[in-house]
Amino acid sequence: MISNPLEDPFYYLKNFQHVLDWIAARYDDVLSVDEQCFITGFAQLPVASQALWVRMVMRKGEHFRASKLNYPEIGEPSRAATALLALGWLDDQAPLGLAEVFELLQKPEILARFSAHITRPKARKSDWLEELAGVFPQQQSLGQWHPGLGEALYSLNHRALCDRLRLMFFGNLGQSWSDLVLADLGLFSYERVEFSPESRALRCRADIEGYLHLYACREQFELSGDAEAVLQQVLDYEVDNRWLQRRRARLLFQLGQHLERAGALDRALQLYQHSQHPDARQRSIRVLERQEHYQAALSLAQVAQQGPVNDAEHQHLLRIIPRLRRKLGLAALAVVKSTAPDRLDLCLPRDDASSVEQQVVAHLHTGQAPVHYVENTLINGLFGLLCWPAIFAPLPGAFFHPYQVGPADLHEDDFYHQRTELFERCLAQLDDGRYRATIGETYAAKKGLQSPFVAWNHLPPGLLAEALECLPAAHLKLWFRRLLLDIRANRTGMPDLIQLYPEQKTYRMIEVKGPGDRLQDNQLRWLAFCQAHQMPVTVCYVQWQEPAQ
DNA sequence: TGTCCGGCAG
DNA sequence: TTCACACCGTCGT
DNA sequence: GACGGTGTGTCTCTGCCGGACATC
Ligand SMILES: [Mn+2]
Ligand SMILES: [Mn+2]
Repeated sequence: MISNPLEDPFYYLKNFQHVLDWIAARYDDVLSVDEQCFITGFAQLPVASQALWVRMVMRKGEHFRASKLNYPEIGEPSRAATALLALGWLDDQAPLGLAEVFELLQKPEILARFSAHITRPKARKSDWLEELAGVFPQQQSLGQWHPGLGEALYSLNHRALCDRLRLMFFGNLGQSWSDLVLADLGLFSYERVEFSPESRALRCRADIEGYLHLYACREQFELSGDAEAVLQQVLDYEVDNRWLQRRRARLLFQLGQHLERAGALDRALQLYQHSQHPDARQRSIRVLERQEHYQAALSLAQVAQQGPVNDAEHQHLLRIIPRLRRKLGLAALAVVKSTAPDRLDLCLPRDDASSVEQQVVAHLHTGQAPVHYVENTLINGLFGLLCWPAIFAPLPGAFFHPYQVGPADLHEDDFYHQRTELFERCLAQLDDGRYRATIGETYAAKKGLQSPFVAWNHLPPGLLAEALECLPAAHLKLWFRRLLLDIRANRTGMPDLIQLYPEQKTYRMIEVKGPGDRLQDNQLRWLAFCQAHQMPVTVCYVQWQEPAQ
């Protein structure tokens, strides 16, 4: 705990300074001149100026009206701003476009200032802006836009620099400054994992810049919806870091999907072919098919069949190859028919108040055989509890700050291989019955801590105890090993419900399908896995008693 | 005047 | 800071 | 049946507030 936010009105400043110190202590060799200047300059500012700066950094946007910077612990914003203006960290004459002015001014203020040009006083703000945009193309300060306003505007420079510092600390831009106070307040707790004092999120300057580059490209794409504009920048970005390679591949894939939807098939294909995303190749095949390049599609599909990246691709190939062969006039191949899973048909009264899954729970639930709506949470949760020490093992590079939900390399191919012995030690407990006690103890000891696998609020103690009674260790082991084979792909698709029979020490899983719903690919794969290992799983098809009106 | 939403604080 | 899933429409056989 | 697009509930808190907008 860095400080008690309940009694220190400057808690946010303490946290920010803590991060600056952290970065200064670990990133000395990669800090740029402007970053070093910022860190040393910040320390020399008056407290009120530091505090105002941090408040503004933590808020959204670039421009802030003085009247919106009311902080009792800071006092008069104009006083606090003085030193920041002198350094050029804040601006009070920033040129604004009309759109920015519209965001800052309230509707009545806009009406008062622009009444001469507003033809429809009852219209929406956005309509006014459209109307006036052509009339007022200029960029000028708020004072020039609205001389009568009589209020200062402070504009934050160096937002990008602060994002860079945030990235260095967290190793991502998804977490933010407020994570620290949320942890202090106990709203989020994180497992404590030892790491060396020199541990840091990013190895080198190039990684920092690379992350920011991809992030900026994604932002531009999402803001503009224009994939063409960023595509070349992403294609040209070369990187040797596997983590950044994955981020690049993912962005290329998403750009490709966008272009594919827009009908730009050639471009989409180009992006898919440059992406290492696990789904990229199957999308390539599909695009070739849509372009009626059946021979090329089939060739690529056959290459894929020699070494599918995962089960999902294999599954996709089983569908697309026969289709392509048909289109090419080739002989049909023998089809391997999979046996249909156990089937249960129900006819229930329609009730729009609750989901179909919950209705099946209500229908099947008995005192002797309780049914729980768990989807992925039960098996993932049990896995997370048994393998807790392996998942949170202090491997070099896996943990580097105290606010991590899981290890940084969780989705790397070699996540398991880097921890083989640790995982085997956990899984071995399934052979001799120790796992029950271990899972129970971990549950008690770690309850509430953030985990990539355990959703505590979906795993009440009663369910855990019952599940441990009813699920055979051999099945747990098979599930966990499957999970470890490909965490990303195999952590989803598990059946909706589980019914436990404590007296018989058995169970069955139930995937619910309402009218019009059908099994998804990942659900089919999970069903096939369960069937292959003689695990009890049923697909429950629900019809409504009264016909839909 | 009521509702809804996004931003903000801790 | 989405993601996993359900639901619905279409196409083609 | 295959496929793709869209909607939904949930995520990582909870409560408060200002402001836009709809409706009357
Ligand atoms: Mn489901
Ligand atoms: Mn279902």
